[in-house]
Amino acid sequence: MSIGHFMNDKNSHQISDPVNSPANKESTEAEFLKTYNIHEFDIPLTSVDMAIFTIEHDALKVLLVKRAQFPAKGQWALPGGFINLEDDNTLSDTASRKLKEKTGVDIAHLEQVSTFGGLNRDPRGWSVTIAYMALISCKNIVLKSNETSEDIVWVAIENVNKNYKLAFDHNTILTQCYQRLKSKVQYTSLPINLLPRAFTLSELQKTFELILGYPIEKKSFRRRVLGADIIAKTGEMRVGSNRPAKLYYANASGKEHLFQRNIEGPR
Amino acid sequence: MSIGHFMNDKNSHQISDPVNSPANKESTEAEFLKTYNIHEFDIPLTSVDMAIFTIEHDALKVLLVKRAQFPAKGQWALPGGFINLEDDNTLSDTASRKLKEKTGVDIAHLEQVSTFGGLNRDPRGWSVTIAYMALISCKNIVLKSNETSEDIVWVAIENVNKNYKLAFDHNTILTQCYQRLKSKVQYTSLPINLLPRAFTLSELQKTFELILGYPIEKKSFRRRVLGADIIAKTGEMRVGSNRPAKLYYANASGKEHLFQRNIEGPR
DNA sequence: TTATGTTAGTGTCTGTGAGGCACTATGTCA
DNA sequence: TGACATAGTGCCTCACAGACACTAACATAA
Repeated sequence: MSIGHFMNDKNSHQISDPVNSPANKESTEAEFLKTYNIHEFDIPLTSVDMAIFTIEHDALKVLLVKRAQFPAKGQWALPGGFINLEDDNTLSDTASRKLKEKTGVDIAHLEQVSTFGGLNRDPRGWSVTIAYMALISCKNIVLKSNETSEDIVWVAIENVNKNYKLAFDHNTILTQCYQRLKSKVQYTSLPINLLPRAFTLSELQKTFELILGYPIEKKSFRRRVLGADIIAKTGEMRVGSNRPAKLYYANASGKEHLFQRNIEGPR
Repeated sequence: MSIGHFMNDKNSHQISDPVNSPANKESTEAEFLKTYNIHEFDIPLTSVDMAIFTIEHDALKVLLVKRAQFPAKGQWALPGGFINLEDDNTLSDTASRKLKEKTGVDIAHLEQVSTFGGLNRDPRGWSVTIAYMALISCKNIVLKSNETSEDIVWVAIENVNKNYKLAFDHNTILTQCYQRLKSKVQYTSLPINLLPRAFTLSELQKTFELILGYPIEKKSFRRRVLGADIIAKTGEMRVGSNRPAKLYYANASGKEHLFQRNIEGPR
């Protein structure tokens, strides 16, 4: 951790001795770049992992895959993979590509949560993974296994720890994504993205309650949502064995509206 | 972006043909790891950059360095650098090492903000940078140039765009860090970390106002801060040319207390 | 046809903490 | 000793949260 140490050849990505270095002729950026070779340096392995959430059968679920390849072959993990340096222009390209590969979904709420890096999180060595969280409706979704995953399933969030031991530090990653989701329920309209296009207010409230972990007062919830100009009536009704309910859809601002105050919960 | 494409040798980090591959004997993870060589793969260059904020002379300032080496030699940028795979155990180790190198500070509020990655953000090719934000008191700080920076200065946030053209995508990074700070002022006690250990309530309010960009009502502010069990009296007073003010210090929870409601601003 | 149950949706109360503003308190300095 | 400046308080309104009893509209069973 000394200041001198960080200038060794393998880490500085710079010429440490401007006089004796064979590359001391580099006086322009173009020349510097000509002799620069990334493969000469010790850099971490960098990947993208994601927690894809949905609501199914009145439960918050996350997508898990069973790894078909080394390392951690046969273990359950969050879907993810490496950046394709040719096809991906940004990190979110990588994330949405992964999402599409597993679920076929290409429009969804996709949010970068946090980046994890360290020496011991992957047996291949120092590695970095950028964690994303996706919220999708599971309606009409077909999960796709491929070369990298021999199995793929929706798992209720409270069953993950009980029945699935996740590879690498994916439990930590999932926990942080879940935390982000839980904290955002309190002050945004984000969970709307977990539902299909048309939904009733009761369904929306149920979704909020599932994530929050406690019941919300119906009147407060409706006042809050209806007063925010984030949803509009489709004009249709959901008919069941009771009084039919108005159907709504989220308008543009509804995808992530910020409320001025938090949901406070029961007194 | 096709599914097939991502399995090419250089990006999958896996053996694409389990039959004909020279490594098809890999039946255990240990064997897989023995033949795994990170330098064979196309992976992005990965670094850490940071926006170090402080309050000086009634202004919010950020630390900028003038780059002494290629690429972007001679240009202003956020301090940052590469992960030292030997000495850094996690990403935040890298961040705190950088903070210490430049400012000598080793305890501060340090927070990961966002990760930026793409093909075009660095002339060396596909690169990823993990952006951190640090909040420190500039009291008794000595800025240190070194091999990588020929100059290092505090710049008032509103002067950055006016007088400094930042290298790479550092303007975007700085903007996001600043946004994060601005949004956190509304519902946390975070700005407390920008002040020295002892401060008056007026100084704290001034700090909040500088970041928010508008004045806060004195009574509201004091009620909010005093009601939250986040600060305590030192017992000393700040004497000036007026009525002396009580000095306070932040207790543990004061470093990042979450308020239930946002500061709302003038009506 | 009517009673009952269930879910949809409303009226209206209290409570909390925000903003506003006039007030008092306590120091320095001319 | 009085003007001033900044510290700190008392008390008002307002917005929006929670609570809860109420009404509305359907299916179904008696």
